[in-house]
Amino acid sequence: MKFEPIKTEKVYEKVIEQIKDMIYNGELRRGDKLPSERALKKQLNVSRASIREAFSALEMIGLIESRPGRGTFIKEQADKNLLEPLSLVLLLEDDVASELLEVRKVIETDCVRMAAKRIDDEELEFLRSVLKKMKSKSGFEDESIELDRDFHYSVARAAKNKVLFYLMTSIMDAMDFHIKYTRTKLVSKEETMNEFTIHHEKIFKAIESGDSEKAIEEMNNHLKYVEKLINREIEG
Amino acid sequence: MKFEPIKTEKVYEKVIEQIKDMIYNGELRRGDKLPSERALKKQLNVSRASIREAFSALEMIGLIESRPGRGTFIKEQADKNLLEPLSLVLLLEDDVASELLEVRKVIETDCVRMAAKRIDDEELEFLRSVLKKMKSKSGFEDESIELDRDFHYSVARAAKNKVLFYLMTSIMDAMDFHIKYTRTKLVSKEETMNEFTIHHEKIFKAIESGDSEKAIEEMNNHLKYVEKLINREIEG
DNA sequence: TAATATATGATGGTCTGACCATCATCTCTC
DNA sequence: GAGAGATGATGGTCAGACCATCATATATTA
Repeated sequence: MKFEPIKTEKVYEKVIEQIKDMIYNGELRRGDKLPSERALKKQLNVSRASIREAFSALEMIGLIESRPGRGTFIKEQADKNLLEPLSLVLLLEDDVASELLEVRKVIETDCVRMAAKRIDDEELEFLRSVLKKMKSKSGFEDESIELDRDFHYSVARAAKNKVLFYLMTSIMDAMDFHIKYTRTKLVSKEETMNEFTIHHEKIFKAIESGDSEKAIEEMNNHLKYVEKLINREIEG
Repeated sequence: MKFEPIKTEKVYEKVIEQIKDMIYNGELRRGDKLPSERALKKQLNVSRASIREAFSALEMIGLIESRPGRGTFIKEQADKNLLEPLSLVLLLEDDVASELLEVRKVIETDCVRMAAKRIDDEELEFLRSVLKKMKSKSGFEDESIELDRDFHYSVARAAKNKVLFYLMTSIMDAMDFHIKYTRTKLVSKEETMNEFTIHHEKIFKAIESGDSEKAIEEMNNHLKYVEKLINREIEG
């Protein structure tokens, strides 16, 4: 005998299901306005509370956005921290920092390989400008972190694969969350930043010349260096 | 002049923030019971509706689980479809199927490389049993899909990196969602399944002998084959 | 006494109705 | 015609109610 598990789907889950379907069918697109909560309440014959529970869940994952007085809309652009949920769940895992770094290594290796093949002039120019700023302004914590992030994100973007880009940014975010204190300490050292800048330049040169293998090598060097610093910081 | 954006954080977001902090501080762990909605309502001095909006969001991302009559708990095990949110947001993107496949290729390549180095006897035995079943039972749609999934998931698990495993399963889920009809068609052909089984065996042998390079090669062959099938199916 | 049946209370799930702040729009006034 | 003010729609929040489910305590029964 085989019993089917009885799933008592909650009302707000059914609401989500319907919205999901509408997106899947193309009835809802980026920037579209959803019916108002009160309108949906009538259409779906449920309470406004259930609608709002569905909306808050969808807002959390970055699919929709509610603007008071205006309405609720499908997000125009996916957030950077699209996978903040992932970071949260990772909080429950032990020993996740080292795993994150390992994943970042493999993902970013892929990014840089693809970027070397696919980057266009505009993105090259942007990377160049980031590098320039890095060289001139070493020292200020916040800005240094921003520039470092810019560099790596831009490389990921140049890989021309949105899914990979999402993953990459999410991993970075999750790492930041897990080692935030460590990271700040690291990047605030001028010596470290100088070393970073040298690495970044090497990576950039390899990408610029379309040399995937070289780019991978330089990226691996860089990330090994990062790993070493993090471990030294954590353990010592 | 630089203005700070005024963020009017909603109540339910503040609730989430507090729970997040408690997890970060280790006050909440796997399986722990959260205070009841009515208790939280008093403690945080907000309405039950706001608590429930927060909970539904956290439940959506797989962090908590509400059991009627019992209470609300931090999830014991992270769901497989941890990144269903990702799948949803990807629905808004165009041309995402090919990108997903590309990402799956790079992720799974990494998985198989690491698996070849880290797999233990138990997992080897499980993979063996999956292969055995595949050989004996080719034909039934649902079961074939299950076995295929089992194989790839097990390889990912053997890589001994939970984050990578989450990503891998999520990519697979997202792919399934985007090409579900195609997938069913593919796997239902006996010829395809036989080919798959041969590929899987080669991959398994490479992993078994700890040969990363060989494993990567065989996995790439397999995924190229999959890609070819999908494109043929999609394009006509 | 021990097993069973029942009642109680706590919990999540849902609904209703209300009030507020924000925003777009219409309308009135000058 | 331009600006000011009123109006209505919208999301944000709250309070209170009722239900089904479940664990526990209590009462009943063998």
